Amino acid sequence: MTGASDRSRRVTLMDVARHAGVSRATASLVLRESPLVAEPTRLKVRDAVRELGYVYNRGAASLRMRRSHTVGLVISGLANPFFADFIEGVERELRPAGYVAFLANTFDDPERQGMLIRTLLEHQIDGMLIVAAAGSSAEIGVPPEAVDIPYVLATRPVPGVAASYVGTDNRAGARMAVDHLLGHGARRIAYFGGPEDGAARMERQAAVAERLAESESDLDPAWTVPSPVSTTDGQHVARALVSSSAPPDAVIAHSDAIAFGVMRSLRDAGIEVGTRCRVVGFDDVEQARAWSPSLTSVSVKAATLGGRAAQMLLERIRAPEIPPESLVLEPQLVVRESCGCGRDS
Amino acid sequence: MTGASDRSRRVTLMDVARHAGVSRATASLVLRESPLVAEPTRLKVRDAVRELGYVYNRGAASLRMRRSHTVGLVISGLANPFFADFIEGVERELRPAGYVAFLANTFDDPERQGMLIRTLLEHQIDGMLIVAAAGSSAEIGVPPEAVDIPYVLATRPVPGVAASYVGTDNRAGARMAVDHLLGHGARRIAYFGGPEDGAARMERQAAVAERLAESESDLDPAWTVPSPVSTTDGQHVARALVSSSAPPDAVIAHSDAIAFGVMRSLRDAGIEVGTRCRVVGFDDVEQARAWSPSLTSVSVKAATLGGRAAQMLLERIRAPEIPPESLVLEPQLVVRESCGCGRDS
DNA sequence: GCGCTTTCTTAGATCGATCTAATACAACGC
DNA sequence: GCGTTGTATTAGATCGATCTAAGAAAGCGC
Repeated sequence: MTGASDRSRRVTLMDVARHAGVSRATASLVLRESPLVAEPTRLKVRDAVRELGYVYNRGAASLRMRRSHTVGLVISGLANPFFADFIEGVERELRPAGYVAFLANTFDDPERQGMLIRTLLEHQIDGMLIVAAAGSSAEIGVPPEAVDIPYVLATRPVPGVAASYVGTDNRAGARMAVDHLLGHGARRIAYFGGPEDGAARMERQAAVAERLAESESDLDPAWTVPSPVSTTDGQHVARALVSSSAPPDAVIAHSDAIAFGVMRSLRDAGIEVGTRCRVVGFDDVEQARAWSPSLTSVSVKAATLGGRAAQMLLERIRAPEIPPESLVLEPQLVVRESCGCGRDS
Repeated sequence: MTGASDRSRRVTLMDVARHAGVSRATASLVLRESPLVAEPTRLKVRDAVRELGYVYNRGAASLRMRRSHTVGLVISGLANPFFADFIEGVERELRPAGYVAFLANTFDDPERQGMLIRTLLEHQIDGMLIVAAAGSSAEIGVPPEAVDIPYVLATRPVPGVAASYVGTDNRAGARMAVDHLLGHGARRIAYFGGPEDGAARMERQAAVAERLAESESDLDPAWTVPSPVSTTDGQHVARALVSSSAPPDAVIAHSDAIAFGVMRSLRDAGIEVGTRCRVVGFDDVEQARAWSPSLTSVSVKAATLGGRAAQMLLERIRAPEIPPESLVLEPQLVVRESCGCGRDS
């Protein structure tokens, strides 16, 4: 009697209204906490909802309301632990605002990204948070005029796209890393990994080269090898480069995930990390602290970044007419063991 | 003229039909590749779709169809790298079937899990894939009669719930780990971490105790400390236990994430991993191979597991009447350095 | 009792698709 | 020419909510 149970048709607002002895419209008002409804009526409806086990049909509602309370979350590669934190930050903002996220993983493939975005659009999302696949051209995979919902780019800027953006100051982060390594006496500094045509990688590399030039050194092009962002890839890249006759005495890795792989390859080659070769990563993921040696990393506070990106998106959904804005967070160098601190200083 | 552009109202199927000079119904048939439509008509409609930049409205469609092509993906803790692989496996199955996933992260909190599931249900998902929060009672957070859609439990069995389940043979995995450690001469074996009332943890712990009993040893209750599944937590748990007068000579960690933290604490306490204390993890995440020393781990092939779970869910969505089934995958011990192999054998 | 607010409720149109049942139009056999 | 069959198309109802505009009820002043 009381439970919803197994009737084939779902319980609808109409059923609730009938059961409470009011109209559909009134029942609807109660659900939306409208102040227009008198207290006794409100209670009757609430009871009916409970007794019938009614479940609100957001799909039907958003058809009318033109708002699905749904956003797309397009990520370049979930395997990177950075995104675990990032997504947590995003969710923490979305949830209280009544939004849920569709997750889409592009594996850093712009074509796949286009497909996924098209699918998300069909699901009537209200907005998108995009960590663009490396090599995304101006269209982020779909013709820009087709995307008539607000979106925010995170972490990876896409050249030529005038959308809102939240990211880190890559140049500043890279300079910090180089400065610190130079302070340790390192001179032969390499930049390992990162997607081939990723904007973040290019910015950081340029900053590294620039800083090295200032101290009359330079960045050997052979030491700037792109790679996908994973530990395994970091291991491969480093293995090839480290066995050369004159290996680098310091490595800046494009991400912590890559740095982990790099450190492993160094160890395998018999090169002690922190003394013969110093390593600095990017992202400051959770495991950086626990690794042996613990990883010095340029922290970009993934959760904060995700949170701010989500805030910005919600803002734009509320007021789409505001012009795109950019937010560049200042990174911070978290000094641990892999750079040599606590060993030689 | 040709582009969709910025008209305030979205382009609808009605517009497409008008533009192509056919009826709404016909246009709909074309979109769904119905063989009923004559070739010339089909082409006219296709052109109209392209010219107007029409985007299919799945929300409207599913209202009528009673199928949203959407599933919920409820995860206990994204921070665990295990789930990166798991989700990749899930997505790889869902995508080609035309499904997208809503992501929800419960932080291992049954109450939050209930809230999230209710929200997902409101969004008219067709099914759910749940990695239950530890301590989920029989209701997985919502009254079971309210959940009238198929769902599949993954990794964590929930006692008392007769739903489909995909997981690993925890007992077998635990026995493998113990066997291997015993073979190395370890006698004082601990089981560290895992959520307090998690079924997986209990199963494994029981198996460890059982196996130890067989070899006339036993599992010291003080050495079976629960903890959340993260590297930081693993570090904390181990720090406390390892500084005792008679520390264990081997540790089985509930997950690789925890094992990483444990190894760090061992190192900090001056205990060499692989000789004075051997460590085995669970999950075989990507970083296990690269860690120093590399982590011996009971592999549960997260991506495979996710994929199978997704397959099972899709199957149940297609045919909800089939009785719940269980799939228990056999784990595999991936031997690396942390157990002492390559050092003393 | 009448008009005028104020407060509460509701009928009916609407969002954008699908689905059913009906229809228009050939072609065909006889 | 008539019924039959088959192919291609469509009008109109429908899914389950919201929203507008209008109606009913109650309170109040005089």
